[in-house]
Amino acid sequence: MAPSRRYWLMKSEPSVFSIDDLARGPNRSTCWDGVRNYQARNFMRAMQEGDQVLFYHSNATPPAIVGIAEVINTAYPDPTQFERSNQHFDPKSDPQNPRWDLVEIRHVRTFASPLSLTRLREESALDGMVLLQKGSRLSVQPVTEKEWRHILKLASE
DNA sequence: GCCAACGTTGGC
DNA sequence: GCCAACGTTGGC
Repeated sequence: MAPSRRYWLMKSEPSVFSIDDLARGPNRSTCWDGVRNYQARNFMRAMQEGDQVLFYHSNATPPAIVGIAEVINTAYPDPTQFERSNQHFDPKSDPQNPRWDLVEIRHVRTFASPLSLTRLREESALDGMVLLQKGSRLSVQPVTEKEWRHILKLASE
C-alpha cells in the first residue's frame, strides 16, 4: 500500500473566506464546501484526520501562503450540492451517490508574515511545488514533506 | 471519441 | 481589465 500523504495546500480568496475568518469561526474551524473539481475532490477524499494544510490566499494582494490549518475529519458528502438555491448546487449529483465531498479544517496558526508567491518562486527547493507550476489552478493540492519543511523554515525566518 | 466553444481561475 | 491555462460541455 502506498504511504498516505500528510501535507496539503488549499486555496481561498480572502475576500470570500480568509484565514482570519477561519481563526474566528466556530471551534476555529470550517466546512470546506463548494469544491467542484474532480482532482481537488479526490485529494480531499485522500485526506486523513490530522493532516496538515497550507492555507493560501488567491486573488489577493499579494497572493501568498498565510498560515496553517489541519484536517479534523475524513471526507463526507457536501450538502450544498443538493441545495437548489446554493451557488454550488449540482443538479446532476445523485443523492444516492453524491458526487462532491468536503472535509472540515481547523486553524492552527497564522504566519507572522505571509509567504508571497514571488518569495516562494525564489526558492529552488520549491521548484516542483504544484502551486508554482505554470497554469496550476487546483484549489486543493498535495505538498511533499520536503516542501512542507522548507516552507515552515521560511515562515520562521 | 474528437474537438470547438465556453466558463472559470487567478496572476499580473 | 487582460489574458493564458485549464476543465467541462455538447454537437457531430
